[in-house]
Amino acid sequence: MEYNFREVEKKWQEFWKKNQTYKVNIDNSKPKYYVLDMFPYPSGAGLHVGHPLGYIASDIYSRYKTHKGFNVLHPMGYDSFGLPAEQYAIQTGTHPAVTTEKNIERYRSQLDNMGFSFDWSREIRTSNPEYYKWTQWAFIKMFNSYYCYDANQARPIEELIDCFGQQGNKNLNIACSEKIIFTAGEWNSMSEKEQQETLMNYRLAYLGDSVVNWCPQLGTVLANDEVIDGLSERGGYPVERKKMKQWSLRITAYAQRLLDGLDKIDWPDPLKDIQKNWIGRSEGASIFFEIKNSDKKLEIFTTRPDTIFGATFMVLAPEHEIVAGITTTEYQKEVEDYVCWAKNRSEVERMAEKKISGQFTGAYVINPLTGKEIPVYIADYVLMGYGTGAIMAVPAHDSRDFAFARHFKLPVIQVVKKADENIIPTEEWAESYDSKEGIMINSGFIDGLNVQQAISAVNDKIMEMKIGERKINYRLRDAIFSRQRYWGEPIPIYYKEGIPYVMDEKDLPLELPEVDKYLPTETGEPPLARAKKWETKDGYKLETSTMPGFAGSSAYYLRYMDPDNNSELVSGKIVNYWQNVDLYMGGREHATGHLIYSRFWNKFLFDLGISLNDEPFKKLINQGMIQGRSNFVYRIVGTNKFVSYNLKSEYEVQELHVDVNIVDNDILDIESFRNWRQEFSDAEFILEEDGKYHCGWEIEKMSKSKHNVVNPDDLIIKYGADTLRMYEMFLGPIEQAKPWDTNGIEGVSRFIRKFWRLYHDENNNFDVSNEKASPEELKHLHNAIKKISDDIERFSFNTGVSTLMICINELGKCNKIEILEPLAILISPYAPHIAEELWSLLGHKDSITKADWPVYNEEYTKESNFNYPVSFNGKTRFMLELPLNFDKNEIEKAVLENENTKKWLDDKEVVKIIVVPKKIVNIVLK
RNA sequence: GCGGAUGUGGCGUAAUUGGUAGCCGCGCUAGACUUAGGAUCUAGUGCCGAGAGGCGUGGGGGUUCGAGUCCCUUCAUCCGCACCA
Repeated sequence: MEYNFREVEKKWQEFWKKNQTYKVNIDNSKPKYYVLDMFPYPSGAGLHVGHPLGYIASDIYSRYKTHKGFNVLHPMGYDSFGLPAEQYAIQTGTHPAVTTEKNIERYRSQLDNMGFSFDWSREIRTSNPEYYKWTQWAFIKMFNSYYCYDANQARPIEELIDCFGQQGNKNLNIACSEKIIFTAGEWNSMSEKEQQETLMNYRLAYLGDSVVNWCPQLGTVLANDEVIDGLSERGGYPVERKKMKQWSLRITAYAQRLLDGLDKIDWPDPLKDIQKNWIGRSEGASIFFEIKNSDKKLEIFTTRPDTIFGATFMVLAPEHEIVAGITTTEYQKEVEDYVCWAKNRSEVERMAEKKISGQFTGAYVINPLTGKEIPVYIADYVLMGYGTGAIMAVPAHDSRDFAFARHFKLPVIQVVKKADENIIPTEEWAESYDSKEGIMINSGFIDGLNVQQAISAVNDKIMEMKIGERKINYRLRDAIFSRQRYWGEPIPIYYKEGIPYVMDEKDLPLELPEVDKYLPTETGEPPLARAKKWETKDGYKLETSTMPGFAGSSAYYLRYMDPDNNSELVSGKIVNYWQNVDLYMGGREHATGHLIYSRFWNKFLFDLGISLNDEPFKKLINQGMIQGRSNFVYRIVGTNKFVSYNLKSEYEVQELHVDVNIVDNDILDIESFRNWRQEFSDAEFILEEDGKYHCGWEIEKMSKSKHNVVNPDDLIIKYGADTLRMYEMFLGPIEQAKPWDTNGIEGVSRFIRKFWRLYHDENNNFDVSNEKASPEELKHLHNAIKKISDDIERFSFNTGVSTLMICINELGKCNKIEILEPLAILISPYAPHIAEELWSLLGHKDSITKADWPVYNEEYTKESNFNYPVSFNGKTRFMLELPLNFDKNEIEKAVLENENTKKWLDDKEVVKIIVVPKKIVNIVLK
């Protein structure tokens, strides 16, 4: 009889549920620790083997921290708004809530099977009105806030209204969509509508015209991070750029804080780099150029003000508002044609063919430093959304400008040269010189300066001339917040005479209405417009778009602290105890989505005084993606004969995916294969010498169509949850992407059974001894305590599993209580069920989670003390006192003459002596 | 183009952070016990070589008594951003 994991796991899962073992409450006598997993979207496919990887790791860490005396908050919930349920609803008419409920049930049972220590009493679901009430509440707060750069925080909009009424907005340093200056008088004479429109320019949640990613197939707009290579992330449909009135969040106001905050948190560097890149800070200058024959000025942004003497033309984005105004009649038609052409080009087209195109407008500007006239072009390589949508082109020192100049045969003037190089005429250049190394030439008053000095000198000059200033630009864009979808949080906005107003907090939640169909209306309005009565109690029309996926997931970690609070997002007392997340576990794919948005959202709540920390997640670990490992069989073309992998070169074969679940260690289960599909029922096989059919394999994405999806439930049935947990950790470093490969799980399964046999006899009777443990046994145990503790602290769970295996191997059949008790605790983060069973067999009434982590005692593991040699990896190691400047050639003599070693070396033949530091000498014996 | 990561046996990996490269596991080989073995146990397993020995951490170079680890260079694979001025 062997370890019956089915019985044991069931028993303890029920025990944990019944006793609410993992429920936590505020406990001021203990330090807190908050471990959070990114909550899943409950999809119809259920969990595959890759999903729990992060959950297992965080569970190990939570259990470890609990043993270490921390009060650990480890909650779980569901990000239950989302597109798949809605699309399923469109196809079948099933309400997304029904689908979602069903999927959640399945997720829950899968998660329960793994033995996680979640406190389920705190479960949240983003689609639950009691939850999304607070998502809507935060939106209202954003609508009622503006961002003040002087205070560097969000402030109530009332403050701004007062200020406008008293002094206008001239001297305010605040975030806005568009710089429009007005006086107090002008403000006071505005109509209600005009005032509201003006305020939109400053609100942190605002309705504005923005160029958005519109996906016609999905019938909705998408955020930048939801568009990949010009296609929608979900579904892969083409996306167009379109100007639409949309709700947006002014995340750009927080750009610098989002950047600075990265230095304060313990996140993986690659992830920080992705965010830095996404925020994209660049320092430069904005400079105004006078337009010839016009009183208007053209503002450009450049990071290379030093090259202004080399500017030979200007380029505007085709959508630039000034274009129509400056175009001369002569070029009007060509310009209009070009603008029209550029507008209709899709993102995909633009990416596919980066063809040089552009059009002269007939207009000229005056270079403020040279006084020269410069022609103005429009071209789609200049983007309206960045900087001012206008550039000064310096073809000699910018590769894009260079390509444009060559294409349109425009002059190229060199203004920077490498210190010790001869000047080659620019006509002969094959490419531009973009480097910031060099000295200025052809540049008037900055000639001879290096680039850095020149940038500074030009900046000073334009300030002095009042034609520009130093400026910092960010690549980050405001987050589009409207989605033309049904299954999301309704936006708590109503319209009165066409003006949007925010709902009163008291009237939240604004619940999702019932609709007859989940499609947009015939007139193209979002699905919410189908609701019978979508209006406030006073009869005002409600906003019909809903919030995007990231809304509900942006502040959920705060809600877990106080999930049932009806009057606040989270109570001050409670957030004061739990603070913020100590460890956040989740995938890197959220770097430019959820992880930016929730940092922003938290900073906003921090400004309101709700969150007590500027950053929500102190430490973050990215678990690596689990890829699929597909298996193949090889059918001889035109037959139903299959040839084994190593013989396939002799035939003309067709490669077919085979279900990995009927393949074991790349050996095909022929019977199962015949039963797998009707068409294979009479398949024949050409086997290899060993009489087996070997399959080929390849690493691919885990997907149904490739038949490489491995379901954790199947593995749990076969091997048990503890084995699966340990095996997923054993697979490799947690942060590394790796293919799933079930080959090898046997080893872990063997280990679990071996562990069981340590304290059971042949008849499966519990068999432990009270005998004192030997020094050797204690040494193995204490080595394990030290190593496993270290490994967990540094999230090296794979080596942790190895250490446990080594320890069990070395203890052989030691069944002494003195060893088994601490061993059970050491193993419990990884394999909680078997550990709990052992703990109870040892006579403990309480759950093993209440046990203290064993204390490492150095005494037991001290190396030899010069007294006897220690065998290590089959070699013998001594410690010797050696003089600091010993002569290498003398070592052998020193070793052989040392009294301690001499008596051990008597009749043994020394093969090699190697000296390593710390006064250790390795002697290899024959 | 810019930014980042990785490269060690047949495979997944380890190496106390500059100190005996290959721990642990898979796979493989041989043996034991078995009616049987996809159970269990024992031994072996980096490569070349009969052996002594030699060679080995993607390639080349360097620093060092000593390099998988540090520096330079190069190749390969993967990921992020991408006409961002």
